[in-house]
Amino acid sequence: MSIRIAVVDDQALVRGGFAMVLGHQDDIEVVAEAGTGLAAIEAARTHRPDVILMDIRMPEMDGLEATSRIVEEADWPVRVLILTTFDPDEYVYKALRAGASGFVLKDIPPEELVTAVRTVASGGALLAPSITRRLIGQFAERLAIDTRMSLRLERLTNREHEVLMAIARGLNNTEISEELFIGAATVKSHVSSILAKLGLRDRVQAVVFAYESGLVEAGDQDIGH
Amino acid sequence: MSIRIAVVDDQALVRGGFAMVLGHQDDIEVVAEAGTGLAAIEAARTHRPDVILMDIRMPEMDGLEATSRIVEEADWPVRVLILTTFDPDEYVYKALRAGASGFVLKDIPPEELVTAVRTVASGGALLAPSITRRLIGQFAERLAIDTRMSLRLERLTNREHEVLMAIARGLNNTEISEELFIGAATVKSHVSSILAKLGLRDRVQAVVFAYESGLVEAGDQDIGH
DNA sequence: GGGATCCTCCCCCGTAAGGGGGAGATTGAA
DNA sequence: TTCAATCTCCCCCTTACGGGGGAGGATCCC
Repeated sequence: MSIRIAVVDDQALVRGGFAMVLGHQDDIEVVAEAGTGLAAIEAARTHRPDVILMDIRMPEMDGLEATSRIVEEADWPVRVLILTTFDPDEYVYKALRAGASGFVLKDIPPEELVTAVRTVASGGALLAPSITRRLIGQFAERLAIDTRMSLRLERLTNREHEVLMAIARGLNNTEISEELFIGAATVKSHVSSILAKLGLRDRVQAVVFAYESGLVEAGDQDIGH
Repeated sequence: MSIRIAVVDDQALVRGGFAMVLGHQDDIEVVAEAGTGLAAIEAARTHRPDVILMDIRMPEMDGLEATSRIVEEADWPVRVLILTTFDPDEYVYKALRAGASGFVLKDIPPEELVTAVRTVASGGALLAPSITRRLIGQFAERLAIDTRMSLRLERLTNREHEVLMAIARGLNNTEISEELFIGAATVKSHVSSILAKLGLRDRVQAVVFAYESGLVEAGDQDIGH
């Protein structure tokens, strides 16, 4: 069972080169080639490849848009590996969001391209090292903020912590008092204590703090009506 | 100028294997080996390697803790490549936060290990495909949420949008009026309009909405004092 | 026993917040 | 031109909020 692959690039030479390299592998079969985004979509529909090697800059719909559409309408597990010439700060996020499984630069040696294809075909994902570095950097920074803030949270007592969580859900003092089975006056004094300890002015800033500190995360709750 | 590397693993056989593979490369020189986290720190101080191959599970301080300390105290550009046996959901985040430049599974073929070392040595980063997949997945999901909720936001006018953003930063009406160069009364009517359109009770819930809808994201702002 | 901390609740008071309702100016589309 | 939307600002009114300050009971520790 070989890997069925489509190569999409507007430059015939480049496209041919990639197809050549990949076609020579025993476990890889190039089933389609395309020179535009639209042609890529059409080819994907017709040949249902396992992996699509996709260039970004192309006439008639770029690779990102094409990726997005293909992934969306595909009813089989298609993986898209984005191939690009430059280190593409801006494109990365769009590509990941479009549903790409990988993002590699065109200057990689042929054998690495082959392993990259095998990797995404088997369900993995793969990014160029420099991109991975940025992604990790952002991630690490976020995690660092999470703990930096939690130091300040240690000053809060258990009860205050509960009240803060309730505030962060948008409840007013009355609702909090009902939820915690305590008097409204008690909630007020807890709130005051929280604001004093955290150096905040009002409950609005408390909500901001709760989110920024990672105490609550977007997606945890439902504000929808 | 060859890459100076340290190999850290508590199993002497494994350690020796990696050292052997890497040492045979012309551009790689194994300058130290260690069997514990503490020994790794000591070895890093003494030999100042460019890259450290680090196991996680070890006696006398695990690899994550050791990584964290080494990266923190190092005054030279040291890169740590984490090597682990299993697919390590929980470890990844700790490792990235500890400052690791890569995270690969021990079952990779030798030649890939070599390229991995070269990659991190040259400032790149590298993750096992399955891990990359998760990272991308999380990222894409976040980006998707951003646009999902923006439908409701379309009901808001530009000015209301600005006011909402200001509210989400914890500002009160007076501060918002100063920031937007309009009267406090105007801000009040904007706020009322926002609350009515979004079906919210007060500005506290507006902040919650702003975060939950992805209008603002944790990390965008500074609540620190 | 005496502190210390925490949770509970009380009173007073000033103010920011939000609802209701209205109004003038500008802009752009019908 | 007329109409709708937007942005601006005003008044009145009620309420929730937060500060200041205090106090009783529980628990834990020295």
